[in-house]
Amino acid sequence: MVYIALNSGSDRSVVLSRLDDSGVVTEDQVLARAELSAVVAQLESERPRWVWDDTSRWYPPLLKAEVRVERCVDLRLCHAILRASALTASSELATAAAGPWDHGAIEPAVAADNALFEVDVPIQSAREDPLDEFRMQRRAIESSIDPGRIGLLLAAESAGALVAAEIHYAGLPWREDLHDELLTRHLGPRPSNGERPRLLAAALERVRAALGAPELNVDSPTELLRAFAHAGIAATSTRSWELKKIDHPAIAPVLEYKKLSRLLSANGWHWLDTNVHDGRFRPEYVPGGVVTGRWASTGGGGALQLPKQIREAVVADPGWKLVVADASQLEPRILAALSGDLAMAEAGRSGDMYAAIVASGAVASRDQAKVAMLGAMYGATTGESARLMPKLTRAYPRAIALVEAAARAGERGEIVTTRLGRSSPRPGEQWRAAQSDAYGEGASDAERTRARTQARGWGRFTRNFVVQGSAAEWALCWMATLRQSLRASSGSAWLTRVPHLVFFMHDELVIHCPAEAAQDVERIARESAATAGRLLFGAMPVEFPLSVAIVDDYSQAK
DNA sequence: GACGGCTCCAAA
DNA sequence: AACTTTTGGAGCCGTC
Repeated sequence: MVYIALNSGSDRSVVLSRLDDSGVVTEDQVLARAELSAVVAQLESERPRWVWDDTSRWYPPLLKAEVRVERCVDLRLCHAILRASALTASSELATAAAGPWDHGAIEPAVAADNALFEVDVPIQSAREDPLDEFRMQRRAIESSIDPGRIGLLLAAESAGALVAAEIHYAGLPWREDLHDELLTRHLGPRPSNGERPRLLAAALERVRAALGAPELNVDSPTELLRAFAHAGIAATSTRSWELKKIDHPAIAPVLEYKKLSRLLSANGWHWLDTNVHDGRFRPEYVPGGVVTGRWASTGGGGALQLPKQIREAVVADPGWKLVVADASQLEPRILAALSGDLAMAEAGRSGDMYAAIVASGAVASRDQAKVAMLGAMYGATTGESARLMPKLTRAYPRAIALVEAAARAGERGEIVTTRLGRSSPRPGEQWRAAQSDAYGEGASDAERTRARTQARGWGRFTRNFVVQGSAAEWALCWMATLRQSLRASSGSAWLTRVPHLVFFMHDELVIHCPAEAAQDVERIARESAATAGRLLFGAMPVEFPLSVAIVDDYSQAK
């Protein structure tokens, strides 16, 4: 493997260092900043792994210069994993005191787009000594209990960072005119003066009339509850799902107002102005932004909460298609594979796992199967979900034992670890103090109860961590494989002229591609899902079927 | 006027 | 229909 590290030199230079497998420098080269993209493009033919402190600092300027890289080591992301992983717990990297690569020193992902206008690459390194850090990471991996697993995780995490930057660069095709039409249809025409749109104002007046409260501010939960009480409506909260249970003529207008108000404030004209430019919405993903390893999103776009309601504005360019691929029932399949529960794996070989669980006789209906599985993975304590747990435990003892063990570990304050080696954080100091206080002599019943509640809460977190985190690893492997496969099949044309990823949402990917390539892309997506399953679980007989839709607009997919 | 906590809702 | 997990953002409201 060829490694080439990039580091910001003094002033306006970049130091490029060739490294061997253990991080020993075999050759140094100092470049002017302006030369970097051309040199990277040329060296890319050697298929190196580019080693840099932070993909979100280095890669956007390269993409702007139309230079892609195949693979990298994102030292910041890898550090976070290695620091916490049970697989590298005894390494120097994990046992050293917190340094500049740990939390405190993390600066926000650079506002690369703004920086781009002035500079081609980062002027200052985020941290000292990327080469020292790289060597320390190599030692941690080599001395790991399972170098293959952790190595795969680090490669997938780094590939994910490349994907996130490429999606941001390419953007999701977005028809501003259709979005405006949709808003006008639901809310009325865009007001020019910051007034409430006409249909929203009308909904507000219907609420006020129905409750006999002409001055009511419906956006204030306190005021709304008071108005409900006046009108003889027994509501304890203003949540939509609570209100839906109440039969009263004022409820429908309230729900209507809330729906419209949400559309306006979350994805209205202001969102459109801020987040869509030149026909593209550019999601700002934060790889590794969630403790479990899922991505987070930031910047106001809300990429990972994109409502179904507005997806009709996501339209492929003329002559192009969107290939929408969704890993159906991902988390229960992950649980089956993780636990090696052969009975559950058998159900997981079916296209509809919940139906297969019913067919096996474990529960009576598909709804029950779904709610019971969710309960197992989240740690349900009440309701139908909790009542179904004994049935599920009888049918799938090994799978349930895995999540129960994860929950018990969390309750004891221990860490749990995903399939590829991402470990959960330890509970905070307050949690530990509450636990030990509860066992002390003078502990009150209230303290003991509180400690127990907190312990169960942390147990639900660790229970879910192993499943959600392993599912996130599957998604990373899927995405990385898909990206490589698309690259391999589409020659040397630039990213946005060939099939490319434009959106990701936990277990769903959207690829924008010329219409004639759509069938090939679908095949590649399915093959990549199968590859991801093998990467994580080897020969374990669980399948990860995709539902794939080839569509002109996103709302047509499911 | 800034800030933090709270409520509510969007996604998986 | 939710319960039970992880998130980000808008708006409200009390405090400084």
